[in-house]
Amino acid sequence: MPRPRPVSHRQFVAAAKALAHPARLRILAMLRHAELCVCQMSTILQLAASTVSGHLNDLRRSGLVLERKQGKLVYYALDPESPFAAWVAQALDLVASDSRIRADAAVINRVRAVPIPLLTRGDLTLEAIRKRRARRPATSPAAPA
Amino acid sequence: MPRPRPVSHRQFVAAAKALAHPARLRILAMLRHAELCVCQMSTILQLAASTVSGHLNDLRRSGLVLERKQGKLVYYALDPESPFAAWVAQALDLVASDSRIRADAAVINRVRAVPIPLLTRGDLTLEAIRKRRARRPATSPAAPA
DNA sequence: TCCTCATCTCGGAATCTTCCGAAATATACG
DNA sequence: CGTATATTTCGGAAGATTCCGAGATGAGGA
Repeated sequence: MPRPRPVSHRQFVAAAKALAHPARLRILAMLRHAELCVCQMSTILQLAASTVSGHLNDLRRSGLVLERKQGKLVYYALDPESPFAAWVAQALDLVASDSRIRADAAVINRVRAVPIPLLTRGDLTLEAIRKRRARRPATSPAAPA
Repeated sequence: MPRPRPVSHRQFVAAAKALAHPARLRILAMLRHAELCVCQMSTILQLAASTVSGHLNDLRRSGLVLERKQGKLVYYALDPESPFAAWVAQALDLVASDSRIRADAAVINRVRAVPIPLLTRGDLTLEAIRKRRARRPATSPAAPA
């Protein structure tokens, strides 16, 4: 177990601010399960892509996540080298049983199975999902045949 | 070592917000060394008592500190039973080597040696201290004879 | 090249935070 | 009881945060 590097109290305050918002906390909790791109998180959080992008910028600037560009997509992941990695992990353990956090985790694999173009077409707003479910009792949101 | 209790993500965000401010972080770091009253922290932080009282209210409502009234004074201490206690301790370890945090720790015992009435009379602003030091080369700020 | 699409940046509105001083509260002490 | 003092609460000003949509950017694909 690597001893955590010391940080300035300014750096620390920035990191704590990053954790101190429901959307950013949910993002970090999701990234524990899988690397995700902006549009996937935007779908799960039900927030505009520009909003999610802003949150991810905060998380990156405070040293909590890393980005990896792949074609048009930008994938984000927890930074295991961050001086805050162990502290963030402990935080995520504390909230792991929260219902919202668990619900997000349960949805991640389903969303990852959806082709990206479908995610950004408003097909996955809550209303759209409910409508489809009313018509087709199929469980999987992927593979629209 | 007691297993930390799970908390809701709302409770957690409140606790993270509490850590996410320089003054509140410094307060928590000071309380690791000693129980302190509002006017002592107000002196060290160089902030109005009403401001410090507000920060302490935040810390108390998010479950990080306890208060103990003793006469006119209200002493605050870290809550060792808080579900966040271990997480906060880890945070304070991360910033323990920060210069501001160390400077605060170095001043605590001196301030505790000063009688309370002297603290709230503006005798301990930075300028007042420098003036006294120029006149009297004595090291102790207490016992004004 | 031209178009599409995922992401980012910018501008602005609504809300929240932070700080102080003044007034209110609470506890001692004469 | 009246005064003194430590703390809290209130009001308001200054600044920060959060969110979205419109437009800019950049990587592919037709």
